[in-house]
Amino acid sequence: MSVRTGIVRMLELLSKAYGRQKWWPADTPFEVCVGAILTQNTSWKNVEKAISRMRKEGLLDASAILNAPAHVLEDAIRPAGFYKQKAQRLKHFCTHTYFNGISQMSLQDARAHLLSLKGIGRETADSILLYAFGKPIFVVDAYTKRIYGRVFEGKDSTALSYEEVRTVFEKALGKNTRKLNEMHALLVEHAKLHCKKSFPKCQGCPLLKMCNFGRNQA
DNA sequence: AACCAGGAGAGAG
DNA sequence: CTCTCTCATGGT
Repeated sequence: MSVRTGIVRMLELLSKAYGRQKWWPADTPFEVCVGAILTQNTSWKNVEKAISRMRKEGLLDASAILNAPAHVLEDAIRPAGFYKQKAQRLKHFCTHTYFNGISQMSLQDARAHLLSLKGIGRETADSILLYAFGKPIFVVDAYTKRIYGRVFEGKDSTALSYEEVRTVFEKALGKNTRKLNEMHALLVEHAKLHCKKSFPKCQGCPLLKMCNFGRNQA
C-alpha cells in the first residue's frame, strides 16, 4: 500500500472511529489566530485558560490587545507559558497583519505574508490559513509527524521535513478544505487517545491493522 | 519529580 | 540545511 493510499485509508478509519470533529475550537477567525500563537509548544488545555482570561479582560480584540499595557496582556496569557514572547507576538500580529486582506489573497501570497511575521512559523501560519480562513492547506504538527512515522515507517517520528509531510498529505487528500481540516483534527484526537509519545495505547487502535509501529509493540 | 505540551527564532557548524 | 539553545507555565 502506497503512502498516498494509506493516508486516504487513515482518514476513513479515524473518521469512523472518532466521528466528525468540530474544529478549530474558537468563536471567530481572530480567536483562531490568537489560539494558534498561544498553543505554540503548549497544551491546548492551558491555552483555553489563557483565552478565557483574555475574554474576561476584554482582550480578544486586536485594538484591545494593542492598547493594553504589556504586563496586563502578559498576566492574562500567563497560563499558556512563554508569556513574554507570546504577548509580543500577539501585539506584533495585531500591528502588522493585513488581516482583512488575507481572505482575498491567493493561498501562496497569504502564506508568504503570514510567514514574514515574527512569531508566525509554518504550523501557526497554516493553522490560521486553514482554520481561520478556510484555505486548502494541511497543518503539520508534532502529532502528525509522530503518527506518520509510526504508521508508515515504524519509527517514533519521521525524518521528512515539514513541507514534505505537508505535500504528501495534500497530494493524498487534494486541495479539499474539509478533508484537510478533518484529517488534522482527527490526528490530534488520535494522538491523545492512542498515540501518545510515551504511552501508545495500541489496544483498540483504529489504525492497528495498517500501522507498522503496532507490529513492533505487541 | 522528571517529562511533556497542537513552535519559532537566533546562532553555530 | 541541520543541530542546539531559549523561552515558561501547568498537567501527569
